Amino acid sequence: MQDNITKTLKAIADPTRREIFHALVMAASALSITQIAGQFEMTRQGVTKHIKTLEGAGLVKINAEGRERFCFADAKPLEKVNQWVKFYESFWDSALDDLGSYLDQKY
Amino acid sequence: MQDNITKTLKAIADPTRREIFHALVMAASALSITQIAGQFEMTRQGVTKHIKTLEGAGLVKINAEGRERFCFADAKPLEKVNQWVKFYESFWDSALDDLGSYLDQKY
DNA sequence: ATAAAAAGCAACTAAATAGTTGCATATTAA
DNA sequence: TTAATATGCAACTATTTAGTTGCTTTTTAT
Repeated sequence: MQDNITKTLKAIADPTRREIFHALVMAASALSITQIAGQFEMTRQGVTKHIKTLEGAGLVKINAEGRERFCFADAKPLEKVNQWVKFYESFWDSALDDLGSYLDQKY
Repeated sequence: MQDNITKTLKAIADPTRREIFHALVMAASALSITQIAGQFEMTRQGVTKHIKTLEGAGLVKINAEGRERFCFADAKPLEKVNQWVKFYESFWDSALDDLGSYLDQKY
């Protein structure tokens, strides 16, 4: 696909993938594909695709054990997202103020 | 589209839109569509589409003035993204440790 | 009054994405 | 050893997305 943060953002931009990720973070132990898929209404293959996307973004690690593949969440890639967002933190409440003062000054 | 945070994440998942947003945040004043488009290699209409997506996510506000439309960045929707990411902050360095201890215990 | 500039709208293409179905393979259990 | 379970792979469809071209409308400048 593309650079890391883009991959990460695309991965978490999908609600189903955020749910899968959340389930894995919260799980007491690693979950197999089938266990994860059981929590969703879509087919196992559909879930597998989402897991692959998450894995591609580094948000999920997989450990094969016999015929099963156990999935872990790895939140580390979110650190980059956090950094990206943090950069704009100081602008969170200023934009509309800017518009306000801009309009004040103009009219 | 969908719920707010999904819209926001989808908006910032595109590198071009992140660039546009960044340019607007950094700009000393509001920028017209043409001014923004001038900074990119794609057509003005292409840029317009991205701006509309950003606007739909609330990340850009537009103020019409004569034949021009001046664009502002509004970082506020990023607050929700920040909250979402922050929730997983405590897991940032634990995932691979978990895998490690899991493997230790297993083999 | 005419021309240039800023922008919108609509139709189109190409590529990516979400999801499906069907089948094959490997592992485990009876 | 036969059957069930867990998964992967491939092909396919439908939708969304990124981007284009061409044309129209509105506003400003000459």
